[in-house]
Amino acid sequence: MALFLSTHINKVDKKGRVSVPSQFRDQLSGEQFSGIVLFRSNTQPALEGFAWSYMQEISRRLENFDLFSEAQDDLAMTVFGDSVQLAFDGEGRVVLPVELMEFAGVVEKAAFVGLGNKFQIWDADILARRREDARRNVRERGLTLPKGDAQ
Amino acid sequence: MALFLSTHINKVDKKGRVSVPSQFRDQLSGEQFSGIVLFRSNTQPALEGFAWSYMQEISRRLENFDLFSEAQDDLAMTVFGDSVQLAFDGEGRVVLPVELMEFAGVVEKAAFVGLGNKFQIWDADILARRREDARRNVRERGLTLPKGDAQ
DNA sequence: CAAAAACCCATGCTATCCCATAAATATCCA
DNA sequence: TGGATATTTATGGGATAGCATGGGTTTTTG
Repeated sequence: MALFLSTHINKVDKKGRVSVPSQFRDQLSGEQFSGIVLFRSNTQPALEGFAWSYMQEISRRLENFDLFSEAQDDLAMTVFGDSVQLAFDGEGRVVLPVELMEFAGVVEKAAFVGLGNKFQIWDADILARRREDARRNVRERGLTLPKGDAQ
Repeated sequence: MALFLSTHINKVDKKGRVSVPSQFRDQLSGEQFSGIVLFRSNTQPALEGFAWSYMQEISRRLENFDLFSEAQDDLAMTVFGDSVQLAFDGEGRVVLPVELMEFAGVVEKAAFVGLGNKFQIWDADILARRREDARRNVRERGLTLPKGDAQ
C-alpha cells in the first residue's frame, strides 16, 4: 500500500507537464499502471491523487452494490466518470489536463501534498495562503484537540 | 479485470462509426472477443458497455434469482436478449446500431463514461445534465462506499 | 445484383518518447 | 572529515509515433 508523505512543489511547464515527486513515484513502483489517477476534490480547490490499485479497491467495493442500482450508478458516475488516469513519461512526469488545472487554480507551481494513501495537488500560492489562514484560525480561536479524540 | 476510468468524448461519423477510447481498448486487450458488448440501460437514456468476459459475471448474478422466475426472465431478456457485440475495426472503432443511437439520443458526440468494471455511452449534451443529478444524489443522500470512503 | 458491412489507406493533431542540461543529492576516497 | 566525483531529479525542447477521424474499395450477404 502506497504511503504519501510531505509536501513537494514542482514547476508546471508550458506543455502542462509536471514532475511527480520521486518519493511519490517510489511508492507507486509496484503498480500495474505506471502513473496516477486524479479527480476533483468535492470540498476544496484541489485535485485528489490515487494509485491505480486504489481505484481497483474502490471498484471492488462498488461490487457490493446491486448491478444497475441507482446508488451504484450515482457513485460510479461521480467517482470514476470524473477521474482521469495520467501515465508517467520517461522522466516521471504527467501532463495535467487544462480543465483540472483551472479547477485547482494551478498556474505555475504545483504542490503535491502527501496525505497517507492519497495525495492532493494544489496551486502552491493558494496552498500557502490556505495554510496561513488555518494557522491564524487555530491561534486566534485557541483551537486545541480534545483529549482522547481520534480526530 | 478491466477497470474503466474517466470520460472520453468522440465523434460519430456518418457511417455510425466511433472510436472506442484507447484507454478503454487497453483494458480490453486480454479479451477473447476483440470488441465490446452493449445494451440499453433500464433506467437511463444511455447504453451499458461491458467486456465480453464480464457478461459471464452478469450471468452468474442472475443465478441468484429463482430459476424460471419472472424477475429472472425479465432481466435476462433486457440484458442478454437486447445486447449486441460490436467488434473493433482495424482502427479501434465500432459501428453503433441506429436503434441504440436513437435510444441514447446520440447525435454527433458520444461520451464514453468509465464506471469501474463497466462503462456507459451517452450523448455528450445529455450527459452533462445527468452528471449534475448524480452529484446531487451522492451529496443529498450521503452515499458512501462500504468500509471507508473513497474521498 | 444491390445494399451493407468489413477492410484498407491517408492525414492532421496531439501525446508520448527521446535526448540534453542544470541542480540537487548521494557516494567515495584520500 | 572534507572535498571531489558520480548519481539521481527536475526541467526544457525537438522528434516521433499513435490516435481520432475521414473516405474509398473490396467483400460479404440477402
